[in-house]
Amino acid sequence: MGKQETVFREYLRKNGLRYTPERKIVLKAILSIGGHFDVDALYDWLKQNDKTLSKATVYRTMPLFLEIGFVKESLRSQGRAQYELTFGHEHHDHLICLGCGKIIEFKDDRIEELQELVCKKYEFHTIDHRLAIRGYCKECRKTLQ
Amino acid sequence: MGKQETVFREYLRKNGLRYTPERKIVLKAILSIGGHFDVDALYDWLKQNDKTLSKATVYRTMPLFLEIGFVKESLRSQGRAQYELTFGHEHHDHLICLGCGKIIEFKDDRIEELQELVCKKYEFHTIDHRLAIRGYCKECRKTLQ
DNA sequence: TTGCCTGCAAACTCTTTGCATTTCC
DNA sequence: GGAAATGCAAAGAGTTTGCAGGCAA
Repeated sequence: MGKQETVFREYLRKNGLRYTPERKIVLKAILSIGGHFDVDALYDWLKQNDKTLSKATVYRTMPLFLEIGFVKESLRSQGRAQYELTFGHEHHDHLICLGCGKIIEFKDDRIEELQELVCKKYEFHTIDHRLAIRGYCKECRKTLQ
Repeated sequence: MGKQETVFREYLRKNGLRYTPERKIVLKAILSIGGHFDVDALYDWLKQNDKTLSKATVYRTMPLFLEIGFVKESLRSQGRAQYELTFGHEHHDHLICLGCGKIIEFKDDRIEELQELVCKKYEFHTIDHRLAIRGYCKECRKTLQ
């Protein structure tokens, strides 16, 4: 039993919730997929692993992972909720390619510091932030020419 | 006839589209509202100004303003498309208050420069970017205590 | 006159919810 | 045994689309 499973189980127990086979398989799925995904991708993963759940269950499971902090809501694309595994994944920002959809992750400490300064200036208490740069990646730039 | 109207009209003409009373009033609405808005806010503004249009028309008008660059898609909130007037509105980023929903605009040239450096590093061609910092504003911090 | 636009309603997509049944503890 | 979870289907939001009639050019 992985560390995440222990944490999840403990979280459920404390809140009077149950560790069901469905929740177990969804946990396994988000850890396997890693990175970014949406509900459909999760649902498909489950189907391909012979553990088809109803979408309702998948939707009902996500808030648990959000609250426990295993996952966070990422950038919404075309009205679809996107999630991102945070477990063992330190904060980062995104370059989103409009050509191929690829997401490149990066982190720049100086940008982070400057953001803190901005917040200080406005006496704003930060919970989180998202920086997304949209454009065309190296490969797609070649194709476009 | 304002400059925007001329530009819009010319854009429509060039594309074999028509300058209808509905499009005229929607243009007036987005200029009057200014800043950030969603389709509902736009629809309500129209209703309050005795120019009720069908939502379909409002939805069909937005892509025109997007393409012409009068407006850009802003951060999605709870699955609703948000727009932002860009006309006469230079680029800026956002502090979003989770308490009262207020949006504070800011711009930091050093952050912008660092973003450019990141893109250069990945040979990424930027189209645009969004930086949103979520948290609690000065006023809401007081209330929370 | 031509064919783009509009309003209406129906369709669509993503997400949530009510309910009967099952299942964990 | 009793509360909580599941699957199903229906309901809800927000957005898009097909169609018949209306109107700009």
